[in-house]
Amino acid sequence: MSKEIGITVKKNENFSEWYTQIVLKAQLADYAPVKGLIVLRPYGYSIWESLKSSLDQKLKATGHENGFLPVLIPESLLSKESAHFAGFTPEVFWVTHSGDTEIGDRLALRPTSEALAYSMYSKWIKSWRDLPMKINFWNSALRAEIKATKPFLRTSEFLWQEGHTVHTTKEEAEEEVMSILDMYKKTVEEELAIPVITGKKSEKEKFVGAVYTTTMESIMPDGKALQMGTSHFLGQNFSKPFDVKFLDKQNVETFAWQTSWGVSWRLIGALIMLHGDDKGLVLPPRVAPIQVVIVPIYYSPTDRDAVLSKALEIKETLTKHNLRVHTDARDEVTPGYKFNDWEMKGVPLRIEIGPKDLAKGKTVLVRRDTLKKMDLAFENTEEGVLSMLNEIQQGLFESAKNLLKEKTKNVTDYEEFKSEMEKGAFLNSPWCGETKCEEIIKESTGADIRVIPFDAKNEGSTCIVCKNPSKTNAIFARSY
RNA sequence: GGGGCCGUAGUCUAGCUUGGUAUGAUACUAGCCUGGGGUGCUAGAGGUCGCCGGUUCAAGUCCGGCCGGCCCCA
Repeated sequence: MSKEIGITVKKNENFSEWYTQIVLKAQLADYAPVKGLIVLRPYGYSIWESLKSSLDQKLKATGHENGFLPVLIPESLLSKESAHFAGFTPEVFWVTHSGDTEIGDRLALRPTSEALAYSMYSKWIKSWRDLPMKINFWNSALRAEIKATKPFLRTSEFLWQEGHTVHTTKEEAEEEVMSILDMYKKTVEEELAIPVITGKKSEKEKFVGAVYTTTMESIMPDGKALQMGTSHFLGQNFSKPFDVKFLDKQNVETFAWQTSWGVSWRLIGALIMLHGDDKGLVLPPRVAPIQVVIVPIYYSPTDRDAVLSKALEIKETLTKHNLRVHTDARDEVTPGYKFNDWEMKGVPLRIEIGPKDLAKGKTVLVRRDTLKKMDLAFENTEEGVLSMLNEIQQGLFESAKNLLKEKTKNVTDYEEFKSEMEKGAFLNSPWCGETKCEEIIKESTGADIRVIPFDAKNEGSTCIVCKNPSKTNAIFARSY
């Protein structure tokens, strides 16, 4: 009778609906009054905070500093780099009035901050001694989504970080691009338990204005690709229009070499899709707002006191290990209700403790990923919980890796390519390097080049489309 | 980009064809009962029927526009 409380559709029957229900019912986010905008609720924001803190530490450890940029950018400034402007303008929100007065140079709500950041950088940078400049900005960006909005995956405003660095040499800038991508990969794989394929974007898919874009891509259970983060080598494409230059050691005025990079709350979307199941969210312990929930079970007031005091004792023990533990002492709902509730919210471990357990000197430990129960003696609580959390983190990563392996296929025949693409997959196929062939594939299958892996082979075969000699293999897929 | 569907209490929903200010469940509050997987009883409180306009004596219901949401296909 309480079927409506939980997730009412199965993940493999209606994936899209399943996803929407999890976002709303696990209280990660809710819809704002404006189309395409969402409100992040505390439970969802807490996941973002975990991710943010992990990445922020790594950035600071590698010499990056945080700053803050305003949200409004004058059109005259945004349009200075023409390809960049042309690429973003269809989805820019414009502020045209202040009060009743029309603004002559209308203001863009930042779709990304290259233009603004670099106009500032040109003021701050005079000498080679000012470099490298490595500033990161935790903020939000706005890009109007007309249709097909989806919480976390496609929203008109999203939380992200955007890093903008300036270097004296091309080599140093390119090193930065790679080191950031590695940092992203490490964070996503270790914290979110999501394996990614790293490589370059094709010319067609690269960031508008960049020399090249590196990316990490992952596959979702429905076979569609999700871009998890990008790191761009901008060369001198922005330093020239925005006048970011310095006097080098030989007293020669030189345009700087730049990079920009970002990851967004899209990662939360990936997390939901990859690890969740028919009962709801499944969170990797590293980013779970609550890692262990204790559900006390009791019949009488006497039992209640005894059970609760033991529950608090366990909580204190675990908190000492910096674990995030919650005791669910609500009297108004039954234990069964609590079990389902916390499973929907994806808490990795549950400890059940009742009078029977007290008598036997143990608790019941239930893991969210497998739903398996085991007895855990009081004296083994700490090591049992710690090792189980570790096991869950590893287990989730392993099963996500298996999914990626399962859905990645080597295909050299175009007919096979088309039929495999219908099923949803990462297709590793030879490509001649021409945009025209990408366009043909996009037209006939809806897929594009997600990534040209760094370790891509070129087996001397022929392009999947035009049959001309291939330049490299690339990963093709449909995407979010 | 194309096509369907939907909006009534916190949530889910009946009523709409054949106009007369609204049904039930759940959640909520109080008191009981119960408690190892969403299970009970009694009472109470909870509503601009998405918004704006039109038709009408009368609109949740009919008509138009707008806003918002979902799903499917590319």
